[in-house]
Order: sequence, then C-alpha cells, then structure tokens
Amino acid sequence: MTRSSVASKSSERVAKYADMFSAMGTEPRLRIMQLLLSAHPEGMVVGEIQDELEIPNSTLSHHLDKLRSEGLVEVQREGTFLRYTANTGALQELLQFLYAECCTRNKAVKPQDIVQICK
Amino acid sequence: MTRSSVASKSSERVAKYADMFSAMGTEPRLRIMQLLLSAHPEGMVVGEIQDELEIPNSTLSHHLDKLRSEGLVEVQREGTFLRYTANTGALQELLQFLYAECCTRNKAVKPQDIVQICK
DNA sequence: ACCATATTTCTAGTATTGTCGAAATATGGA
DNA sequence: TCCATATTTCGACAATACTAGAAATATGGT
Repeated sequence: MTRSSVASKSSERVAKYADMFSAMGTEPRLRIMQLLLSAHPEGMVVGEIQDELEIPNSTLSHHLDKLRSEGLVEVQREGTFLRYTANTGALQELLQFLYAECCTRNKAVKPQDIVQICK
Repeated sequence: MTRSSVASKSSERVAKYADMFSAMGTEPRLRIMQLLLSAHPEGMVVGEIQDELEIPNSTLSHHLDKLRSEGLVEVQREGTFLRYTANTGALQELLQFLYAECCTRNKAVKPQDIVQICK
C-alpha cells in the first residue's frame, strides 16, 4: 500500500467517525438515540418514537434516515410498521474510538474515570 | 423545581452534549482534537497545528473557536503565540455520557467490549 | 516608534442542514 | 379493488456552517 493510500485510509476513517459524531450532533437526533437505547434491543416503531418526541413525521423520517445512513440505527419492516433499533456495534466502535483517543493513546483521561468494571 | 423546569434542564443537558458531538462532527475538527490529544498535556500553538494539518489560518482559527466555545479545548497566551490544549475534563464528561447511555443504562454495549482495565 | 510575526476578525460566497406541509408510496385487511 | 394506517418522499424555505482571502489586532523585540 502506498503512503498516500495509507493516509487516505486514515482520512476516511476519521471522516467516518466525524460523520457519526455529526449524526448525533443535534438535540432531536441525540434524543432519538437515547430513546432507542432505552428500548434496546426491541427498538421502537416510528409512530412510538413520534408520540414520545413529538416531532412531525416528515422531520422525524429525515432524522431517522440520517442516523441510518451513518449506521447508528437499523431498520426492519413489520407489516405496515418500520421498527428502528440502535446499532450497538456501531456505537461500540465509536465509543472505542473516543476511548482510544482519550485514554489509551496518551492517558489524557484515565479509564477509571470513565468506568468501574472491577467491583 | 417544577416539572417543566426538570424537563428543560434535561433538554439543556442533551442539547449541550449534542453540541459537543457536533463540534467533533467534521473531519478537520476531529483531526484537531486527535492532534491536541496526541500532544497532551502540553498542547500546541496555532502555527504548529496549521503546519501539521495544512488548513488556512482563518479557517483554522474558526474551527478552534468552535471547539473552544463548546468547551472541548482551552487556550492560553504565550507571548505572541496562543497555545491550545484538549480539555480532558469535557472529553471525560462526554465519554461518560455516551458510556452511560450505551453500557450502564441498558447494557446495549458491554463495558468489557470498550475497555479492559482489569489486567 | 517601528517592525516582524502570530493570530484573529471581517466579509462574503457557497454549500449544507433542519424543518415541515403536502403528496406519494407501502402494507394489510375488508 | 378499495380503504385505512404507517411511513417516506417531494418541494421549498430559512438558517446555519464551512471555507478562505484580506484586513485588523496583539505581542515582543530593536
């Protein structure tokens, strides 16, 4: 692999995570993610999300599509309903990225300050 | 505290984290954060960041101001130089928020999948 | 007081994004 | 086939954001 190709790979990687952060970077969409995580792993159908967040259907649909296109949620049809679920794999990857940058690479933040998993 | 005031407090909280995600939601700014974390805790002066990322000075200044206004970086003058550093406290808070949503609240993602701190 | 360097602020153009009403599509049932 | 419901797509507008050249400001040295 050439040097520029390595650089572009790294660039794509950062760009991808930037897009994921951006997708969670508005209040309505971050609320949607919270809601789907609270309903995990069942998820919720669009109408339920709409009742909960009181967002007009076309606006909500737009936000859900954005989250889906960035891979943060997944969708599955159930008859006339569409059920959205949080994509925990993608969230894990994003969390790992942020964790690695802050905690692993240079100890800017101590792991223990994020989580205690040793009881 | 009234019910609506509780709701608005929660709303402000989510909005704040959304703004922080949004601030890291472009490739140039996520790169700046990576760079400052890699140089932590010394940080870097603007010129050094500019040499590294090859962003025009006015554009870079704009991005740095955005990161600063969302509390993700801090700035300190050193003579004619301005030294920017990652705000690890803010990053820790953001990481904790995401961690709590994904791992604590409903085990959508297992803590062990993010970090192994128990050797 | 002047100069050189570092960085920001100003100004502006283009592009992207968030919002939402209205219309279109999808599905299942009568 | 027609209807009711769920959801998306279309179209449009306003707002915001990214970019960057040029000018302005800040600082320290001579």
